[in-house]
Amino acid sequence: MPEGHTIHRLAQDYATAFAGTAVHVSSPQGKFSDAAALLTGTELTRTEAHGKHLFLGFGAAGTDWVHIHLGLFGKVAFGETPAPPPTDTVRLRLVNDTAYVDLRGPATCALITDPEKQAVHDRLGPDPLRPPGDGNDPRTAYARISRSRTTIAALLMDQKVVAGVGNVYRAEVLFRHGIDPYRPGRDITPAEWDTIWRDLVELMREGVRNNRIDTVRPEHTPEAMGRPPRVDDHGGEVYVYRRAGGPCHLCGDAVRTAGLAARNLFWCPTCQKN
DNA sequence: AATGCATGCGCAG
DNA sequence: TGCGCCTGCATTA
Repeated sequence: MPEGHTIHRLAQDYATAFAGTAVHVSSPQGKFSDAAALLTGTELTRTEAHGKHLFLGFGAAGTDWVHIHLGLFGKVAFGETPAPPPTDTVRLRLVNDTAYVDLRGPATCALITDPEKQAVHDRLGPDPLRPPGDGNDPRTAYARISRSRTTIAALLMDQKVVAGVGNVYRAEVLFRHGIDPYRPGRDITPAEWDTIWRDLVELMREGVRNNRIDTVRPEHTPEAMGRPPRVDDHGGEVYVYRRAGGPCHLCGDAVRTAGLAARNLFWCPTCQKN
């Protein structure tokens, strides 16, 4: 279930389980067999995430990278050895003495070089989860947003503008700041963008920590508001994402949904009028 | 058993 | 703007 927080968490988890160890690499499903044969027995040296892209660095030189993008359906499952027999959809399996990890259904799983990796970074915007400065500056995003007639909802999902935000964080961060998702980017003020960015940094860091998306402020939890506890479909606690027709947790009006660039947008028309 | 849907994205037109 | 692709799961029949 991949937005940027998932990928950064995976980078950590792959490193924790495998970094510094020689790894047996295989592709039971077959589509990555040639690369797996080249890599098997070498060391996983480092891992990195940028937006929704994950990079696994192999070999002492660290110049062979496995580039992974989960797409909509990709899943990763870790476990302890002995690894069970892989099912036939496992694209990539890593195994060392203590752990195994299976990758299924990725949109991308390819062996790439340093320059190819750099090209991926070059076409991605700043990532709230990457360290600030050094080419990761929210002002780069604002330069695009402030020039664009496209809606802020669409811009937030554009990985060239901001890397790592997906459909959940998009909906939730706009709700948290009362911003109408259809507002053109050029009408977003510098102060608003600053607030949105800093909120994304906080929310997504918490997402990495907890491995799920929670966006509801403490004062708005069901307990704080004297309401029965609730469980959102996707595992975290949110204001509007996938709650179409349900009551807004703040004003009680019906949460709305509409298609926007082939995705479902969710928002509260009353709380998000600005 | 068949269908629909999903936290994504690139491509054709 | 719509389509296809990767997979698994819940829902419908």
